[in-house]
Amino acid sequence: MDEKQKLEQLMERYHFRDFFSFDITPYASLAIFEPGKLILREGQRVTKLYYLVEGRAKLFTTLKNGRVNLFNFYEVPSFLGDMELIDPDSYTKGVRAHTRCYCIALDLTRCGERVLADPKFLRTICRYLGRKINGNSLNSTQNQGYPLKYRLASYILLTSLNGVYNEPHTETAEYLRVSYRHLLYVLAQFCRQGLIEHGPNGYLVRDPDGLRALEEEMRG
Amino acid sequence: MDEKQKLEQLMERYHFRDFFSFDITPYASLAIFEPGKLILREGQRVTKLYYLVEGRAKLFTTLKNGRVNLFNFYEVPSFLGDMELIDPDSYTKGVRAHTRCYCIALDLTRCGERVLADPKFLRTICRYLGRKINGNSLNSTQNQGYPLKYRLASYILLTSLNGVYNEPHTETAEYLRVSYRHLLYVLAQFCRQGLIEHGPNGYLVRDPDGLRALEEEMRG
DNA sequence: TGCAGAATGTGACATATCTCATATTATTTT
DNA sequence: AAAATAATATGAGATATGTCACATTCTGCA
Repeated sequence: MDEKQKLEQLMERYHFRDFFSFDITPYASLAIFEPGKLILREGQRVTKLYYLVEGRAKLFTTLKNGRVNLFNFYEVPSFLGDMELIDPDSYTKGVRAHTRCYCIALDLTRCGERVLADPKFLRTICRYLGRKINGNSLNSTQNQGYPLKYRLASYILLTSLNGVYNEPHTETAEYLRVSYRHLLYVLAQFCRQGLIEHGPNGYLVRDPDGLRALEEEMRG
Repeated sequence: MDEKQKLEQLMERYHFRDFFSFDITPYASLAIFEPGKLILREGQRVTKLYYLVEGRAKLFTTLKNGRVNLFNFYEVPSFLGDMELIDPDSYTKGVRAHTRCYCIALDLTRCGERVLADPKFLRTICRYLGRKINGNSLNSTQNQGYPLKYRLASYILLTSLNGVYNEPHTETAEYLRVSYRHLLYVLAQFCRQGLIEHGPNGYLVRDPDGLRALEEEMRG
């Protein structure tokens, strides 16, 4: 299947054309990002609006000391660059592909003004942001307050690729709001329980069902 | 000063007319809510959009068992009922005045369709929601991870009226995501330290500067 | 090559927070 | 008024998490 067909398929699947009161087709293209590639560059003006339709991406900023501050994960479907579009003064956070990402891309240099004047599109964004607020508050509500054990199980499942968890501990510790020390304690505990195994290229996920059971205990 | 003048003054202060591409004046009125009064009724269709310009309000839902689930505080300026306007299917959360609240009210039965078709207004709401998302994530980022001591100090300052803190402990404990037991521990500790004093009608704020010092330690 | 700074690991101990048990008042319901 | 229910309180002991001190890689860079 060539790119044109793939784009068509994805626009269909997510009813992307229904977001606009005019034909968006001429402005839309397919963008593919391999794992680890930058989708949005930090602090830089955004010229494309992306709609993430396959894959998972990370939202982050970089601190002065070079440390990465992980904010959140984008799941499908999500707009990337929406904040910058509607609020050009805001600081652009970085977005990096975690798995391979497929995005429907809008060239804002050509249709930026038009979409910003389109009530149908603006209502779509409003609804999207509104639901994100509810989702966020639900999410942080649920995550917060549970012991690390449960949140880490969920995080390992979220971030592991091909059965291997290999995120930098400093980043994970910050994201999950626990001390580096405690993170290692719980990782060691998971190893002892046979949930994961400490290999040379990260931690091997030995018992995904066990991890899922922990995750369930938290969410349900 | 009569209501009309007050409304005029508040519209000026917050540049309320600039949110719209048409003259909103004929649809706007002033709404005043005394402390404890309901501003938005839970689960009920919203017929007015409020813009909170003075006072502080609580966003909540009520669980089946009657317990109140406090979600957040609205500070000025904030839209109330914006979610329901842009996403009519969403469940309406309750909003209750904490202090006396002044709101600019829009009668949606008369101008609902018109504002939803106004790109200028929709961009305003988008920007507002976008900033709220950033603010929320910043807020929950900051609050989370700090020991209760600091968060409670901040919460007491936020909710105390006339130097008296008198929120129900169950509600506070849930909102701050700690056990009831631990909340009482820390309150007792505050009493011992002379920060607050346990009177018959709630806790008297004895040393607001001491509480502020704790709050500062967390935020900055 | 070698050094400086990260990232990784581990131990000992302190603190924050939770769970459970149990009493005592308020408040609501019958 | 009695009974049921929720809110307030307090203690004891368990668990989760943090702080500090330190050793060991790894990695970019002079």
